[in-house]
Amino acid sequence: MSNEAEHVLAALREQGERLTIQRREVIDALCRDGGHLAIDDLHGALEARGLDLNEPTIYRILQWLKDLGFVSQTDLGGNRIVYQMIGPLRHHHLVCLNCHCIIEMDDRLLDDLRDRMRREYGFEPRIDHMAFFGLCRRCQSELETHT
Amino acid sequence: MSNEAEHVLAALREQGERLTIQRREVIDALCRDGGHLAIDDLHGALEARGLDLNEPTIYRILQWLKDLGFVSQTDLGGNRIVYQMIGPLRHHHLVCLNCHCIIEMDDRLLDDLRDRMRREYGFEPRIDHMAFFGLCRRCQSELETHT
DNA sequence: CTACATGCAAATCCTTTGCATCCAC
DNA sequence: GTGGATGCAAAGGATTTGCATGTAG
Repeated sequence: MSNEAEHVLAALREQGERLTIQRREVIDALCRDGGHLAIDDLHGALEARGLDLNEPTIYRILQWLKDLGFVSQTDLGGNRIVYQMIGPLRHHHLVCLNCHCIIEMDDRLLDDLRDRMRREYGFEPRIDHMAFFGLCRRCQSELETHT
Repeated sequence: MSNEAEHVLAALREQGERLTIQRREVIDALCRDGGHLAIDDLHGALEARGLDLNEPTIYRILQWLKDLGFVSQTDLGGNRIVYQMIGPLRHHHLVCLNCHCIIEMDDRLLDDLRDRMRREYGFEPRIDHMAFFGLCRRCQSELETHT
C-alpha cells in the first residue's frame, strides 16, 4: 500500500472514522492510480483485486471521502465524472473540445485567480480539481486549415 | 423580443439552420432571462408563455445551441445544471459550499489564466461560463467562530 | 415536396434509498 | 454488544431514443 494511502487512513482513524475493508480498498485504488477514476474504472480496479463492491457502496464511500475533503469530483463534460484524491500536488485538466484529449495543468496557474477572488469578492476558493475546456494545440491548427 | 435574441436568430438563419417556433421561444427565453436557467426553469418559462414543450425537445434544442456555440452548460454542483446564452458580457459563478449562495464573478479575472494556458500549454481556452466552489464571506466567519 | 424537427412513449443510464444483515470498534 | 457500514433489490430522476406526425424552407 502506498505512502499516501497509509497517510489518509491514519488521518481518518484519528478522526474516529470507521475503516472497513471496502473503504480501505477504495482509498488504496484511488491512491494507486494517482490520476482520476470514473465510477466504472474504480469498480473495475476493485474487481481486479478480487473485491466485488456493489455500486451503492462505492457511491457512499466516495460521498464520505468528498464530505471529509479527501477526494474531489470533477465533471469532464460529456457525462464523464471522475474522482481523485486531493493530494499535496494538485493539478487540473485542460480538456480538448475536439479530440477530447486531456492535458494536465499545474495548480500554480490558479494562484492569481485565487488571490483576486479573495480580494475582490471576499470569497475563499476551494479549487481542488477543475476541468477547463478549449482546443489543444494540435486541434487548433487542424481546425484552422479547414477554415 | 430582445436585441440579443434577434441577433442570435439572424446568425442562425445565416448559417442555414431551421428556425421553428420552439427554437425561437427557447432562444427568446434564454435571452430574456439573461441569467442561467435549469431545464425546469426553462420549461416553466415556456409554459408561462403558453408553449408546452416536452422535455426531449428542450434537450434537443439545448444540445443544438451548445453544439453551435451559442449556449453554455454549467454544473453548479448538487445536480444543479444550468444553461445560459454566451453573450458578449460573460460572467462566472462563485458557489458557496456551505450556504449554496451564488456570487457573480467578472470574466476579466480569468484573463491572466487564459494567457498562461496559451503561453505555457499551447491551449486555446473556451471558458464561457464556469462555476468555482468555496466559501462566501458570511460562511467563512460563521465557520471560523465554530472552530 | 422533402428533409428535418417535434411529440409521445418507452427505454436507458446513473444515482439514491430502504431494510435486513454484518462487522469494526 | 452496538452503532454504523454493507449488500441487495427496488425506486427515483434525468436524459436519450424510436418512430409516427407535423412543418419550415
